[in-house]
Amino acid sequence: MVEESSRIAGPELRADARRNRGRILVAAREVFAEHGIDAPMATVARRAGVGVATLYRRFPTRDALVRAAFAQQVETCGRALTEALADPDPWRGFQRLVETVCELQREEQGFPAAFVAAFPDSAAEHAQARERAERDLMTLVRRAQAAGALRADFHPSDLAVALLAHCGLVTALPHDGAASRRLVAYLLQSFRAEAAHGALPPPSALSLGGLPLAADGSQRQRPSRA
Amino acid sequence: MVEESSRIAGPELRADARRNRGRILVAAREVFAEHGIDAPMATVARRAGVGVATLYRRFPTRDALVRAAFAQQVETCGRALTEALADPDPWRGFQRLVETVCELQREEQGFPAAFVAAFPDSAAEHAQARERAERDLMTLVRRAQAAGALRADFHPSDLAVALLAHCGLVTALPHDGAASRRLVAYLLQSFRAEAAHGALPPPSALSLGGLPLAADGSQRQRPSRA
DNA sequence: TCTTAACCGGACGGCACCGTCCGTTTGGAC
DNA sequence: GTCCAAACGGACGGTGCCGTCCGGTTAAGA
Repeated sequence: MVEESSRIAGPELRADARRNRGRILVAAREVFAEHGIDAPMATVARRAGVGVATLYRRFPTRDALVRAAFAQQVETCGRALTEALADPDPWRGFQRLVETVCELQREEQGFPAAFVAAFPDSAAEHAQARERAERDLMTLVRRAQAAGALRADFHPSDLAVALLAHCGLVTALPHDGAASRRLVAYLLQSFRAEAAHGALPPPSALSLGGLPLAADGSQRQRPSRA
Repeated sequence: MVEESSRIAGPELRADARRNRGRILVAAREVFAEHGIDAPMATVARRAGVGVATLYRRFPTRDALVRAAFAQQVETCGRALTEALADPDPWRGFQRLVETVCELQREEQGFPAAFVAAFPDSAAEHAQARERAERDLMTLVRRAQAAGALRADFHPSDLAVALLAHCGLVTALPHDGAASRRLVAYLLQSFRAEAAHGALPPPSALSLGGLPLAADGSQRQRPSRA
C-alpha cells in the first residue's frame, strides 16, 4: 500500500543501460527480420553484444521485446501518414504513403507480418495512436476521392489489405525488390479512379518461381527449422 | 552395391498402413494450416489418431511430411491450370485460374506461404511438373494477351507475385474471406488490358486493422509461441 | 578519490519437443 | 484356423532453448 516515497517519477536509466537498450532493439529488429520472430533470445543478445541477462532485465518476456521493436515501426508509419496528409496533391500524398510504407516493409523483411501474426490483439496498446491514424487515413482517402483521383468505391480497409498482402510478399521473397515494386505499381493503378495504365517497373526475375502453385521459392532463405 | 533381388517394384502398403498414411496427410494439412509449419509432430499424430512412431515410420523427417502434404496442393494447382487452358475464353480461363488458386490458398490458410518460406529450394523436386506448368502458363498468358484481354506488359512472373502476396494476406487474416476476395478483384482489374472498373466485392470488415501500419491484426490467432 | 548502487554477463536447472526402441496387435496368405 | 511378417503405439533418453541467480564491474555523486 505504501510506496517508496521518492522515485515515483524517474525510471531513468544509467548511461550504459540506455546505450545497451538501444543496441538490443536494433539487434532484435535485424535478427527477427532475418531469422523470424521465433529466433532464440540468445541470438539477439549476442548480436547486440550483451549478455542474456541484460536482455531479460530490459525486456522481461520475448513479447515485450517484440512489441518494443515493432513500436518504432508504428511510429515511422505514423510519420509517413502525417507527411502524406501534408502533401497538397491528395493523390500524390496517398501514393507516397503506400510507397513509403512498402519500402519500410521491404527493409524490415518479414518482421511486420510475423508480428501481426503473433499478436493479433496488439490494437489495444496503440489505441490512441491508432485512432488518430484511422482518422488521418479517412481524411486522406476522402480528399483523394473528392479530387477524383482515388476511385469512389475505395474503402480505407483496402489499404490495410494491400499492405498486408505486400507484407506477405516481402516475407516470401525478401530479396526481390522488383517483385515488391511491381506489386505496388499494380495496386496503385487499380486504386486510381480513371484507370490509366502507366508504365510498370520491370518484372521480377523469378521464373514462375516462388509460387504456391508449382512450388518453388527461388531466393528464400529463412530456415524456420527446415 | 548389391540390392535386395526382389522388391524393386512393390513398396505396397498393407491396408491399415495405407489408411493411416492418408489420415496422417489430412491431419498434417489441418494442423500445419492451423498452428503453423512448426507444430509438434505429436500434434499431427494425435489428430490423425495414430502413434508418433507410425508417423515417423511413414515420414522419416518433418520435411518429408511437409513436402508430401504440400504435393497434393501442387497437383490441384496443376489441374486448375489445365482447366484454365481448356477454357475457350482466354481471359475467363486466366481469371478462373487466379480465383481457384486463391480460393485454395484461403482454405489452406497460411500453409503454402510457410512451405515456400521453409523450402526455397523445392523447385528441383517438382522439376518436370513445374516445367510443364511454366509452359502452360506462358501459353495462357499469350493467348489472353493476343485476345486483347490481358495487358501487354503483363509478365508471367506477375502471377507468382500476385499469388504470393495473396498467400501472405490469408496467412495474416485467415478468417477474412472478404479481404481476400477484394484483393483478388483489385489485382484482376489491374491485369486487364482495357482498365474497366467493374464492381468490387464488399470490403473487409477490418477497421484499418490488421495493418503493419498501426499495429492491429483483428482476427489472427495463430500462436507461434506468443 | 572513494563509495555505493545499479548494471553486467556467464552459468545453471527446468521444460518441451525430437526421434527411436520394443513389446503387442493385426492383416492376409496358406 | 493358423501363422508370420508387417504395422502399431506408448515409453524413453537426448538436445536446445528459456528464464533466473550470483559474483564481478562500472557509472556517477559526495
